[in-house]
Amino acid sequence: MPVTIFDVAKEANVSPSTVSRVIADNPRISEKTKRKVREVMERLDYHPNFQARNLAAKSTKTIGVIMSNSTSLAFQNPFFPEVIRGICTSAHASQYGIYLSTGGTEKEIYEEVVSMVQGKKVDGIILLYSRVDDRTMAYLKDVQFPFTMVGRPYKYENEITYIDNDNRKIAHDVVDYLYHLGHRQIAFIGGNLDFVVSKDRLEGYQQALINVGLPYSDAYFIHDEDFKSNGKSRINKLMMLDEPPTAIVAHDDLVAYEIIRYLEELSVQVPNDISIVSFNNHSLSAYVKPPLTSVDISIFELGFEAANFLLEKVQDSNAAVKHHFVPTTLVERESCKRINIFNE
Amino acid sequence: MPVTIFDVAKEANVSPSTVSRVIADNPRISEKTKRKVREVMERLDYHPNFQARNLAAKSTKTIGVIMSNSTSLAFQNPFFPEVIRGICTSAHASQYGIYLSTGGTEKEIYEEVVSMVQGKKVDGIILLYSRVDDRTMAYLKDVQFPFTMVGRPYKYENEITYIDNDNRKIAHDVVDYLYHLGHRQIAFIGGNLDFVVSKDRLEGYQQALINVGLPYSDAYFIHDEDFKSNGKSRINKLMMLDEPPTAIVAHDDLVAYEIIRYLEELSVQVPNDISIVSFNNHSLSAYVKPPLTSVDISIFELGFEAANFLLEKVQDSNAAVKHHFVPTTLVERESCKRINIFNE
DNA sequence: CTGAAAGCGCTTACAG
DNA sequence: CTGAAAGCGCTTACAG
Repeated sequence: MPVTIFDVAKEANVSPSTVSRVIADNPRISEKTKRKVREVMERLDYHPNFQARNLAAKSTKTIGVIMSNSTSLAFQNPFFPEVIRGICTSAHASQYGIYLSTGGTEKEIYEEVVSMVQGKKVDGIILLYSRVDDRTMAYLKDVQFPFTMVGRPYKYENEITYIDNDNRKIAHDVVDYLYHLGHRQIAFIGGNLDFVVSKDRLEGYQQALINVGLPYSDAYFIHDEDFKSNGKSRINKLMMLDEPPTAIVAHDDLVAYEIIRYLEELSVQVPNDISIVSFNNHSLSAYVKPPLTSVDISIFELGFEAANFLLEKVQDSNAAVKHHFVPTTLVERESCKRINIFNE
Repeated sequence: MPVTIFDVAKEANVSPSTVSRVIADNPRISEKTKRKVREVMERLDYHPNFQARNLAAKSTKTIGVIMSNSTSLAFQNPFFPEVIRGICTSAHASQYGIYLSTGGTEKEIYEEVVSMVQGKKVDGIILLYSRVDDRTMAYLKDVQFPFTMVGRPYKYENEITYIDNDNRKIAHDVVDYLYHLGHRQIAFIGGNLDFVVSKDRLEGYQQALINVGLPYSDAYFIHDEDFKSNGKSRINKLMMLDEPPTAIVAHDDLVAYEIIRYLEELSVQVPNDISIVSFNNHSLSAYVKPPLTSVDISIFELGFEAANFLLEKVQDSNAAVKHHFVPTTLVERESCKRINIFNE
């Protein structure tokens, strides 16, 4: 019973083809006809059927957004809404919609992506993560389906369009920052190393140590899983070291606050006894005590540019491969302190 | 060039109709034929085209999720990923996908919903909010399109299927909780009153006051917009009252922490000088100082049940109207303190 | 500038 | 249990 292009055509005394062209605002249709047809469309409250249009035009005007739900929820919390907002802002401007997929396991994600691609559900895909040896990414690359990643790809970096922060650099910068505050014992609490973001930050940390001539020690590095299952005792152990750290770099603000809580139980005060700096700059981090020094990673931008890049590829299948690092800012608050050291 | 039902049919020596029935796992097809056809589908790597299937079958197997982005970002942060996770979990189980829409203005949301409905983009819609006098909701109700709300509707409560917390009750309970700790001066920092959730919580607060025989005073109520533009001076004013509150109920944990910061600047300590309790129980609230007493609203459940209800309606157009309040729990942490009062 | 016709890739009565 | 045919509601060469 819904009103179709035929109803409009009949009412307007034109052919369905003409109505279709009016919808597409085809320049070959006279303004007069357009006006007439539009008036009828309005009057009959006509809305084009997307399924039919997509089938005929072989495009869906929607982009698929894939999130890994293995990324810890903690990380998703602030990230997800912002990145989606960025994507939507760009997609909206080009009249694209968003098809969202949150697989459970990696396998489920893979299968859903395959069915999105093969089933022609979407015109392009944004991967909201970059993991090591990701078959979903490999698949997309193999079949040459338009896609974009938020996160530096682990492999084929030069063949894949992506957007990211320069995580190696920001980790490096953060260590430099602490170094210039006088810190020489700097620990690192990292993220899940299945994700490139975590690898990059660890690498930046290590490289910075080398650059300033500090030794890297495994005793100063706590692993994501380790921290999750055993956080409290790992922090205890860290602080019991002969040379305990005077500063900690944490992978995420949530992790930083968890650390701070454990430190408190040991009567170690931030920033007086130990400095801490982390990444991602959650909305709460400005308010709670101590206000956290954290790297703002411009999540909105990340999503916005990912969508822009994708749309370029969708509209021009041989658009050049692009990378872009969106700028970050170290937001200094009150979790770090300058310390005096004799050798400076 | 994609492989279609015809290619499969030819290869398997059956008709396209039969292939279609095998895809739908129609019981009238013999197991033998099914096996043969499935083997061919596998071999040719056949995947059904969704657009075509949807067009012919007049169903899309996707549900639309509408979020208001006027809800302050603060509120969305923890809410959004969890509620989506709940929706996806349910949708996935029934092989449904998610089409996400985040309009800018209310008008944009309305228009996108109309085009989703009329354009047959989705089989049903979940409104992730309930606002006062919402034309989007009114439209959905008018055209009798299957939809569900996360949030109690402002009007037509008995005609609309929704899921929510019992916000009046939890606000009431929270006031009771403070009352039993000895508090008699209880202030309320509310949310945006365009949303029913805020109205309900305010109402619960007021009702609880009445029930325990405490007066309601406008001086103890700070309005969302007021707080956003003027938070610090409003809190100052509140504390300068002849009878300043001994306890505050805050609309959200983020708001609570902002309040705590302003209080600190006034050298008012939580919980020693003033108690504070809030709603929504963010993931950070367990970690930061002071750990916040907050009502956990079971966000995952909210999303999960909303999707369940919707799917029922989609599959059975005259399914009964349903409401359900998902249970909440007051998570006691360290932001509230018992005080002694003479009249107890 | 406009129309008749074929086609997008499925589903589903209808018939046997 | 299976097939031939019509149809879902559009778009787009092709023709004029």
